[in-house]
Amino acid sequence: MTLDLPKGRAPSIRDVARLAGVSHQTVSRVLNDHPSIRDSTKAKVLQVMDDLQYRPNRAARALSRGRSRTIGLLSAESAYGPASSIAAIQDAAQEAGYYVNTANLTSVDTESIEAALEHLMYQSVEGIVVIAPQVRVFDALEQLAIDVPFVTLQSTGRLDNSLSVDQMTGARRATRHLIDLGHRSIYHLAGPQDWIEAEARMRGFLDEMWEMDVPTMAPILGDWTADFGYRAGRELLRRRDFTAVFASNDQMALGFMHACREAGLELPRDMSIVGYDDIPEAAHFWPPLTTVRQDFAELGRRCIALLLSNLSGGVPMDRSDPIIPELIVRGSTAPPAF
Amino acid sequence: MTLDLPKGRAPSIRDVARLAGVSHQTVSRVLNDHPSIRDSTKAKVLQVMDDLQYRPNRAARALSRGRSRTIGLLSAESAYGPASSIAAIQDAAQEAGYYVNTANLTSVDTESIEAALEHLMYQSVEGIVVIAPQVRVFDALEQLAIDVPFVTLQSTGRLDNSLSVDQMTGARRATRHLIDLGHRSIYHLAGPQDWIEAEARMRGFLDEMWEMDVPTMAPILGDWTADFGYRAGRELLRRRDFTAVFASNDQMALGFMHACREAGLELPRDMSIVGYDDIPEAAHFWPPLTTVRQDFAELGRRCIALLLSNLSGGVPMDRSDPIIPELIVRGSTAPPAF
DNA sequence: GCTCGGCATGTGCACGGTCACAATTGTGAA
DNA sequence: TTCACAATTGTGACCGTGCACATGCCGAGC
Repeated sequence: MTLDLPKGRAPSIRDVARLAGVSHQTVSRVLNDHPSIRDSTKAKVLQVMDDLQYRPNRAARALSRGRSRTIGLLSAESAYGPASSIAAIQDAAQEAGYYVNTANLTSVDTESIEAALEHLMYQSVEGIVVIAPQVRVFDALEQLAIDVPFVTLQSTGRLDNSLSVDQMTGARRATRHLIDLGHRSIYHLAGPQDWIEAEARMRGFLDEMWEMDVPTMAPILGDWTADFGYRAGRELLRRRDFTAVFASNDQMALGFMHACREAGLELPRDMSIVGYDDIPEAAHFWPPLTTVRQDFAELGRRCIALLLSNLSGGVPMDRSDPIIPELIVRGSTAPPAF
Repeated sequence: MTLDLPKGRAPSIRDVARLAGVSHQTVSRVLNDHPSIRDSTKAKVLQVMDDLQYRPNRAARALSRGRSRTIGLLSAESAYGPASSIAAIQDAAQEAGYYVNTANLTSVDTESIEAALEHLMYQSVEGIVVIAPQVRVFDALEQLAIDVPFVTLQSTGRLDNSLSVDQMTGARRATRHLIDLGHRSIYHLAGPQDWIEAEARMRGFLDEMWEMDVPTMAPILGDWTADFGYRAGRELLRRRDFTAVFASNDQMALGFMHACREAGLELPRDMSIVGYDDIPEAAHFWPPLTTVRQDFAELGRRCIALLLSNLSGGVPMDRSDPIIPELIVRGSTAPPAF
């Protein structure tokens, strides 16, 4: 059988239909797994599709269905968090049949956020996942009068919803670990406060300190980078009135360790340090970093699950058990040396 | 003037046209900056667009133009390279009016690569940027009989084209640095050999060693991860027949440093280490890592520029001056102690 | 006055799918 | 045989935009 090749352009549903001797609608039904199609017909159509190397045209689909099946990912290119969380989000979305379009923030000011959101909206994304200073993103969304469901990596749909990852508990465990070792003067290197998870970790730290009746020092507000951890360390270490630090992510912890060694401290004898995230490198810091591990894959999956449940309309997801982060004790913590 | 609101759905160019008292085609011309439109008409249309919060429908555009304006990014979620290179690619694409769709590889086997490519092709991407084992990706592309222009992060369109970043020179500089310090037994922790840049770095290492007449030891083929660097270190350090290591990325260097300290070596006295990439954390390793810095932003821009020039058909890009990576000397290298 | 050409705008259709609905075929019971 | 009804397939319109082409307008040159 000679095939009537469609000239230059990619084969369409009608080309397939013609060659298979059916209507274009039947081909469409095969594509969408419509139940009532005779097996023989289906097989014939599939055969032709294969012969023609047919691929459905996404734009046409999106146009006629009125749905783009695309999710926007708004991400601050800061050194924040391990890339694996982003990967997990993409994988989860892909598995659910969605595509992910990413917009990066060159800086985290409001203007840049608005530009990135605009870019996403122009792609008709159905929902947005935010890995960025959430509070400002909320503002920008309102500013732009955009109404798209969105979720942030660690929190649920709307600001006041409960967190699906228990950042507070993670932070409390880290803090408790230091207190149990005997530390009584502990600094907290926090993340930027318009990141919801940074704020949650800080609250966890403060709550635990309060409950354990340990006097609290004001947290240092950082920017997630190792550089900041280093600079903060140099500053803090002028007065050695503390014996431990809980950093809100591993990068800041690394920078802080750097400052410690430059100041001649021996770790962990002279200073205990706990990080957060357990990035793959953390186990190879010197000393290996005690930190709080999050299941980023699970995180990404739930993040997408939540967004999709928002998308599909009603049913608020059963946000079952929150993910409880796990404390990984390594070599960077020890009892204080007196 | 009362506006006839379009009922439920988003406003289309016809809605805009009706309210502005022009034809839909005129609106389309405004959208596409057509030269011959009276200023007053244009202003009127823009006004209505603003009132209606009109946004062009991407799917319809893609359909009618036959172009998706989307680039696929195929990325191995390995710990490879700094996230900033990905960000740079996305920024550059965005600036050029393209959208970026990312597909992650869950593993780097051929099957997974094919699945990811399929996913990208279903989005009708016009081109693909590859940050993954390029050789296998080539295979998969052929296997799938897909013909889309693509570029890899560090190399140009087709396998035998010249590299736009001179990985060889970067590697040679790193190697030369160690030789100049007096090292004569140097190991190389290479990246997976189906990554073009890993192979180029290895070649740079071998060439420099050869030219400087230093006896060469067989490179160790790694997987970019810190864990691998650590394991390789434990293995290598059983026989202490070398005084320096050049790792093909910073993560492996970090892992190797970890192994060194566990073996009781003092750095850099007993062992010199050079990395590659200069990730933001490298300056805070202990000791701070001597490494090779690449301009990732420039890299991303060129990468996209090259892809776009491939897309627009003929003109092969003038691949002007290749980016020459820069050696950043920090504390992890020193003359060998005899 | 008339033709010509360039600017500004309008008309109708194509793009490749999906949807609503109609038409046809097949099946079993009356 | 005939009819009701389900299963299967076909028909035509429609989604929102851009393209090719047609049209109307206006001033220049004869």
